[in-house]
Amino acid sequence: MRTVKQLATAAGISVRTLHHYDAIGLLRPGHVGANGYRYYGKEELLRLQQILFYRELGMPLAEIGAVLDDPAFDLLAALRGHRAALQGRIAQYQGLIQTIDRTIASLERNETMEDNDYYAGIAPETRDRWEREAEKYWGKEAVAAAHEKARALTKEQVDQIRREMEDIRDAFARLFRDGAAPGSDAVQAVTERHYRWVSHSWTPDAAAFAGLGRLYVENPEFRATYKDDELPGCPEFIAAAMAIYAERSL
Amino acid sequence: MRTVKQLATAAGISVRTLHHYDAIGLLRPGHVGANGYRYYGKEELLRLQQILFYRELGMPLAEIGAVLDDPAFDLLAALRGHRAALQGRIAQYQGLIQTIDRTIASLERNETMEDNDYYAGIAPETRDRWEREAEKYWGKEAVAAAHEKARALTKEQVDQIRREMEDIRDAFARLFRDGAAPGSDAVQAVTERHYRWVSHSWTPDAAAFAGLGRLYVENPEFRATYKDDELPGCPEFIAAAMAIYAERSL
DNA sequence: CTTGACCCTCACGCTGCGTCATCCCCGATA
DNA sequence: TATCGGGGATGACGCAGCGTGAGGGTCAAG
Repeated sequence: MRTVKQLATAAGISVRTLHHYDAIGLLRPGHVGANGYRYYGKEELLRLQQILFYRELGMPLAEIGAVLDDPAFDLLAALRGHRAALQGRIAQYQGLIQTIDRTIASLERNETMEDNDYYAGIAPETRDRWEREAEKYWGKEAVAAAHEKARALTKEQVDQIRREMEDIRDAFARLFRDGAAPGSDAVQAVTERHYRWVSHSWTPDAAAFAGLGRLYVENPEFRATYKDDELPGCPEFIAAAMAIYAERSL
Repeated sequence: MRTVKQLATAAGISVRTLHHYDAIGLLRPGHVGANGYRYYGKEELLRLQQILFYRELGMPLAEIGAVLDDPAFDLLAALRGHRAALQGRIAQYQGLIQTIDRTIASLERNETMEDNDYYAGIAPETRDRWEREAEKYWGKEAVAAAHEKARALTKEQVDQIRREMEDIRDAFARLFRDGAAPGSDAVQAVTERHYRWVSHSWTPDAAAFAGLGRLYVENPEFRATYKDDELPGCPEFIAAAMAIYAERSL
């Protein structure tokens, strides 16, 4: 039977940690004296070893409790999940290190941060986030298919499509500035052009097209693309037009 | 001039985050209406972009504030520090992934965790921690030098040294069990053997030898080595003997 | 004048303990 | 036996960065 301090120093943790584990029910003392002293025996020592093992792996304490107390707990799945999470973290950190290196390099070239294009600096991460967003809205296969289709185009075709997009965007902006209603014929006509433009890479159904509108509102990159700077509210306007188009025509 | 929600969606963050940044003084609105509404202009937008840039890099908000407001702040050093920290994290996570893989493998071989040698599983990390501890006590060069010296020995010599260590440890244990005083001649004689044993790889001065004693008390691995299990308090006993020896004889 | 969408200010919650503050308990020494 | 030092115990706040209501004004549109 060990007291808190004995167990703590033997395990390389603090007394406070043992108190905490007792408080959250993760490791209760085997015996409590009449004076309130906690005493830990062999069994608790073993349990503590297991706790510290999983803690080393970065597992949250609540989950550790489940591992140890719930025989139905799927430990294998949990470990695999942690593995994946750690790998994700590693990838993320590697990206950040690259960004830091670029920033350091530009600083060493005596560029002021004001001259710097922050956006260019974080482009890769931003793009990734974009894609994750898009996947969240429509699922992975759809996004992957769109990429496939896009890869098959020539440079001229790509430029063509980009110009068309800018045209549509400007048309939306003009109509919005002039106070047109999202449901008006003029706006709906542009919306149809937009729908056909989107269809270059992907043919959305009504729900997906309305979802695309939501994305324009909620996603900052899209907001910028759709002139939220000069015309605050423009993305919402476009999204409304798209929702109406989806309901009426798709 | 944008309201909180406008700026928040444009930047891809939450309104709450803007409130928070205002509360901690990281990003104050350019203007506050009579009704208490926050309004952000172009300048604040730019500042927010910088804030988010550094936040992406995992920099704490307080540090970001320093970067932006204190012209004397050494940004380059901070970035290099972050880089190093991230790399450390990556290395740590890679180690954890290996441990997880070993654990998963042993689980798939249908071994129960009870059969498992936890210690073997985390040996590499533990050893690293050990070394870091040791370095904390005596500095890097000293530890490195000890390793050099150790590498130059033959296998027989190593075995010899190990046996000597076990002898000393057992002698200490017997004396402790029999209630000898740390300052007694018998105990001090063993302590001198111990001092000479340590000198195989390294010659500590008085402070360092006493520090080694502290390490025996504070470090769980050393505690285990010095029989804390069978004879609770034995490490403290040895440490006391070492402190006395250091004071009297070194 | 009424919605509905925003705005505000508290204020607790989450993670895993570190760090006092305050008080009780026990063995050893004077 | 009084005392003293080294534990032991229980709160309770703090930290980082917001998420998430609760409860209550504000504003533009219909």
